[in-house]
Amino acid sequence: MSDSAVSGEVSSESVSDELVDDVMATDGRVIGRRAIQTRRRLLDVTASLLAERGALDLKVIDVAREVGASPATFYQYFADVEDAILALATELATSVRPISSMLELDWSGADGLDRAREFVAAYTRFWDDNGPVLRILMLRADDRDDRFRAVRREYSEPFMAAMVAKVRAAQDARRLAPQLDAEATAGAVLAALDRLPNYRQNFEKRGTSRDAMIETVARLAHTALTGHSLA
Amino acid sequence: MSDSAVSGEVSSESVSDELVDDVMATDGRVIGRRAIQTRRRLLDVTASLLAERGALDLKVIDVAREVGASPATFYQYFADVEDAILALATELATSVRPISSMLELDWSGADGLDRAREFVAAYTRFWDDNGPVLRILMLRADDRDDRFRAVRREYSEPFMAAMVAKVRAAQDARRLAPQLDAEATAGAVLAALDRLPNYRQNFEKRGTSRDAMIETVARLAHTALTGHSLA
DNA sequence: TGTACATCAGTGAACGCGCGTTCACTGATGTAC
DNA sequence: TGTACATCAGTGAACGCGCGTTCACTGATGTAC
Repeated sequence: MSDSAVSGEVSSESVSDELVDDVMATDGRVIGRRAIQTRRRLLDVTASLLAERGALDLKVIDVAREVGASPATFYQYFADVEDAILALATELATSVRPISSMLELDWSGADGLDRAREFVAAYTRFWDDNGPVLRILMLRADDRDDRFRAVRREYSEPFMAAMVAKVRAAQDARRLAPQLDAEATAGAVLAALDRLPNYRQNFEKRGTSRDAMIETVARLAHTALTGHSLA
Repeated sequence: MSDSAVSGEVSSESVSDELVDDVMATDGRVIGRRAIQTRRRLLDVTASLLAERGALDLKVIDVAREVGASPATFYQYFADVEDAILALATELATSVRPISSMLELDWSGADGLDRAREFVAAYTRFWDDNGPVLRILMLRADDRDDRFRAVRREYSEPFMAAMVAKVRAAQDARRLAPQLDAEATAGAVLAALDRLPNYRQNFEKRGTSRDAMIETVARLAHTALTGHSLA
């Protein structure tokens, strides 16, 4: 029984299969319909309490109470609160895929900026919807938690791969300098995308609207990944 | 007695004064030399334990033990662990100043890229030295803790102001499109600077060296803030 | 320079809360015939 | 279609740990004369 099975998810190598039926209890048994619903409600409440109060005081007891279940029920599905958050993060690594797929479109043509804009808007929206879980994912990964690191890698990988490809293509076309490291360039763009939504409220106080932010980041990303001018 | 006085720091409006002597105990008394030393050791140990174990299990008891003091001593200077971390973060807002000052140099000339590189290198080094505290600062601010938000604003403000000025100048010179929001552009550059150091280990595994990362970010920042080509 | 007193700084030991966690159990659902 | 049994799912109540926090106290330092 691998460590990650405790979280009720299959190992990271095969998460892509979306085997919702293979969800397990903490003792390793595969669970049925009713139990899957309970587990889902526990996850949903975990996510909403995370948004309400932050990760600091998120207690098993509160999650259970909110679901209307005994704390013992929680432990049937998760080893602890972190484990539940990890499961939520793993789900996001899957549900973000349609957005990373948007990067498969070519940005080097006339409508490149439009496509960049659509992408940035979609990604910003994803952060709006999932900020609390994403923030914990990033934090725990930064803090060297190997399980969260694996999930973050899985989450970021499609973005990185697609962006690296764009940079290499632009370098081949002599639009981007060879001194740029393709990985680092992609990382910088992703870093801005992952960090900026957290500054949103500050910006809005200063009069920078959400749309202005998206427009700006789209232009910057478009330039960083294709070499087109910012003028 | 304002809230922030508890942390042993003066209020954020006048932190710039560096009034190390005005440090107070939790009961509001101004404290003497010996006590200032004790407080410093408590802060230093807090920072090092933060680096070792992360914020999750940082206990007052451990900090005290490591300093060789009673837990009661800790409470003479800080309301709790968060309060000590806030004090550390406040110190960083001051000690980062020399780096934000580097942004006062003009980047639009021939040596602009060199200056960008020096700046990025210095800032990356600052993250190397203070990552654990900076990460908590960013996290708590993201989590809407008002005290940490105030410190983050104080920390970021000089960077933002200097970068915004660069963007505006480049816009006036028609090197950057007017559609770029100056604040958002500065924010995106700062976001990449603040986030990328956390990806470092991942990059190094993939063969992207520290220097390559600095070179790349410097070029991207230089372009975003001056409009010079990336080719 | 020495003594007496005031204030500063630090502490040991204990209390008690709050939560994590478990276990023996009950109730619900599924299935064989 | 009904009955008996097996397994799944959920629970109440309690234990106990670990830590935060405090208080009455001791020891250290400073100062007045």
